[in-house]
Amino acid sequence: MPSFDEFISESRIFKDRDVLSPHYIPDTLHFRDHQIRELMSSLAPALMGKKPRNTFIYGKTGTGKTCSVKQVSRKFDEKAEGKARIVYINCRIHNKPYRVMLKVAKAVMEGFDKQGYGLPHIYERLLEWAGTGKQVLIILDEIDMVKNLDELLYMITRANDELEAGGFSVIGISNKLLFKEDLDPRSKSSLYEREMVFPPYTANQLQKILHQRAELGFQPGSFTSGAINLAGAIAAQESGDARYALKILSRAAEMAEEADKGKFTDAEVKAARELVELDIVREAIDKLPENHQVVLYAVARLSLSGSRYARLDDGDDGYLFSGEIYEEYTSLCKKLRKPPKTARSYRSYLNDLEMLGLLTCVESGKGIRGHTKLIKLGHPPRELMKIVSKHLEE
DNA sequence: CCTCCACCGGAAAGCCGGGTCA
DNA sequence: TGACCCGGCTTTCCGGTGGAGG
Repeated sequence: MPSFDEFISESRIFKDRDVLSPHYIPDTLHFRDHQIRELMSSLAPALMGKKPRNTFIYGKTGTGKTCSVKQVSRKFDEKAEGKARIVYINCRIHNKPYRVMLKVAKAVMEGFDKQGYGLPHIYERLLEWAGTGKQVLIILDEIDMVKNLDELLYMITRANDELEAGGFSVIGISNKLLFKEDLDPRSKSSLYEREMVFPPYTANQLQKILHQRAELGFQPGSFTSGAINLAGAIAAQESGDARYALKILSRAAEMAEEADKGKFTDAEVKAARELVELDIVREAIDKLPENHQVVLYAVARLSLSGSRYARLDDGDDGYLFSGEIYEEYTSLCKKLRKPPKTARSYRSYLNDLEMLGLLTCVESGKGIRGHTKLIKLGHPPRELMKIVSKHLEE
């Protein structure tokens, strides 16, 4: 008779998987002292009943923006004692003024959980609430995802003008430097009262961070110091992204575990890197709506079945013509018994796919009649087709 | 030099599914 | 139940754009 102990036995590698997850917030955040202090000084006025300045935080992915802000807001909550509230909002989910305000209202006022109220009603209720002298800090993570951000920021400034006491302030977080360009000048100046930058981590810093997590997350003796340093070096070379570094580490650990080894080394880390690259592509594709996937598949098919290619001046070649991809897309749709979307929609899909780095587009230049886009795949076509087709079969 | 090509992408309006309130 | 509200996704409309062709 087998014993359950066999299956619930402790992992030889993992001690605490949560520590390796990107959502984990360590007690001490290395190399962010300066930013954390600055942020705290920025928010401190709210604890004395005054309105803090709006703050904009910029930094690439995996530079500890969200982590630092969350840590600071924890500390803030401990001190606030009902005088002030801090609300964290992920704008990927709450990406419209209405949704943001609704989320704020729900977080701040007990019993406010009905949808279906109009924005003006929510606004009035929030004004009444804050008007009793309370400070509301709204953290907008991935603020560039908010549509009509101008409207939202304007609403907040207007609220502050109407209030005798209390107020609203915004802490915006983004990894896009260019996004402020298409902001209304008035919103720009209000959002950028204070600006903070989170630089990418260097190899040394990443290595120290990874060591810290490894001590907490892995069993003692289950990893070599060299493996950790290698993971840090790879990630630093790519982008200085701590999240990416952690992914490599987790993957390497999983590989060792599956191979029933007691520890992981440089070899596992090197192999894990490849897997993580594919993981990232797969995650991006999984979240894609159906039509985007079909377009991606069309591009992959054409880049295999050597149709017409364009060559650029700098010698870069293998670009496909937008018009031909659209034809391929429509015929694929017919095979799948789905009505194809218009060319205008197709153009938006292309742009979305480019944003995600799944393909590259360039404007056509000399040698090509008319004016069009030339498109190339960002990843090996066979891998992409495998991933997409799995999804398209329902 | 003018016109045509083969597209581009913004704005606005329409449709749909999911929700609330009285 | 009907009148609203919201967000997401489309389609329609339409004014560009830069090189090729004549």
